[in-house]
Amino acid sequence: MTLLAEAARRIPLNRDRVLSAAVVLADEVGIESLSMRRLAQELGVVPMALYKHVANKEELLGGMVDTIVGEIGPPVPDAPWKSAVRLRVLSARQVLLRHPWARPVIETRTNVTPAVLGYMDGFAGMFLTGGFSVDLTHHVMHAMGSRMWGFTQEVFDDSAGAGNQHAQVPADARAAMAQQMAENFPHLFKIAAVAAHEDGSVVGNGCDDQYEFEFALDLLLDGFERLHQQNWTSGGGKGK
Amino acid sequence: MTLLAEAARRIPLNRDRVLSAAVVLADEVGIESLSMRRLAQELGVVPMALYKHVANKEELLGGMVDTIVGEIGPPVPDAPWKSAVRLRVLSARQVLLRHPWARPVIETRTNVTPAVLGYMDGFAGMFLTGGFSVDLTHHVMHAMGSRMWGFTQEVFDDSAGAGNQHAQVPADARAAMAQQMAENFPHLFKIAAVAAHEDGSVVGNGCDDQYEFEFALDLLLDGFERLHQQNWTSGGGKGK
DNA sequence: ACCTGAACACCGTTCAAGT
DNA sequence: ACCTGAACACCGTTCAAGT
Repeated sequence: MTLLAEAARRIPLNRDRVLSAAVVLADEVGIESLSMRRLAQELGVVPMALYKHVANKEELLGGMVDTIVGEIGPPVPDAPWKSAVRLRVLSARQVLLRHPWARPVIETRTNVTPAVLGYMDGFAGMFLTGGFSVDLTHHVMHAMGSRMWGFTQEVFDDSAGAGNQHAQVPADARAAMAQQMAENFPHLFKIAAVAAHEDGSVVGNGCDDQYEFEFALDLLLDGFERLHQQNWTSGGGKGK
Repeated sequence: MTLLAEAARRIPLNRDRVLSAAVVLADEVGIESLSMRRLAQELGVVPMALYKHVANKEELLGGMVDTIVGEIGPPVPDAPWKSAVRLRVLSARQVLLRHPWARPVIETRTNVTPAVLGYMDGFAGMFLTGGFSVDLTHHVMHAMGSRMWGFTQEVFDDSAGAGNQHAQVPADARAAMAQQMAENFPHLFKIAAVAAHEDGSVVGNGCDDQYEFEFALDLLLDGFERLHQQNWTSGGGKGK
């Protein structure tokens, strides 16, 4: 690591090198461990050197998002709006899955960069060229929300949750937990039980994230399609 | 403030007092300024005293979420599932609007507490008692995502965005910005223009957050209803 | 003019010394 | 046994002193 840092030291720092190093570091150690100081160390540079290429940490995070937005492929041309949107969302999802830190960062971003605006503009463009009214496109963009980036706000968070502990927890304790669950949260228990059964395994959460994502995505897209065909307008309920 | 802290000093600290003080503090100064040290100071107590009632900051945040989950009213009894869900979401939304810090905290929470599980269980219960299959309820819960808590993941983030700056930016600079926007992000520009027109004002972002939220919510609920009436099942695409 | 070490004003949390 | 001051190992960022 010090050798690599030493070698990297020779070629001069620039914004791109800072940003891609930050992306790699966040991929490796997680966003909570990404600090200016640690990033500088990884680049074989004094912390203050970073501030020549990035105003502060906020701007660093914004630049990191820009970097991975660049990884999302361009929209497929000449496709009907529905499949165009679907493909673009799913390709964004692939990128976001490669960079798990991006979800919380995008969610908390406050200054939208041109690259992000460009992605959103292209997104709106797919609906507009698909014949959607500007009005409907507006609301549809809001309804997409974070799903535009290929992620859902998971409230269960199966990844870090009970699933991982299962391996270590002894069987009898697990049974006790299950009974507690059944007593206190009967509805969730039912759902979990059926999901686990469908999954064919006893351990694990029984949720196929990709399936859940596409379920919700298609539900929305079908809804959009229906409104579009009905020439829906926002009517008088809105504004003053 | 010191007087108040002095007075509060007498009555002994307990978990509830710590948690509600944290909620009030986060409401006032924002979540990014909520530190263990500052919270202790506000309570007229040495920082280490907090650790008697809360294991660490993570647990503090979890407890804060529990506190405001308690502010969400109980589900209305004997209502059809659709309006029951709708009302509960909108009442959760009112609570979350009072505590803006809660959104990012809920989003990044990793250990789900019993109170949160209880809320989710009640939520699932509305669909199940409404006649939904366990299978459909499962996927519907995922599709709800953070909308269960009454918030959407906004990607625009109008609140802190360009809207607030408008007041200070001179008219000619604003016109230049608008032209830049029209050139670089034509689709977004169209949407913003129509929204501003509907809003009846030139400044402002022209987005009625409540309208946007309900638009997406109703789109989902209508989709759920349709699937339910069709006796939808997840079929063979899922699991192995 | 550029670079950078030391310093500032914070964090969350541990731990040993006090009562 | 309980409480707490000092300390530890960090932060992001400012700023003045060095080249």
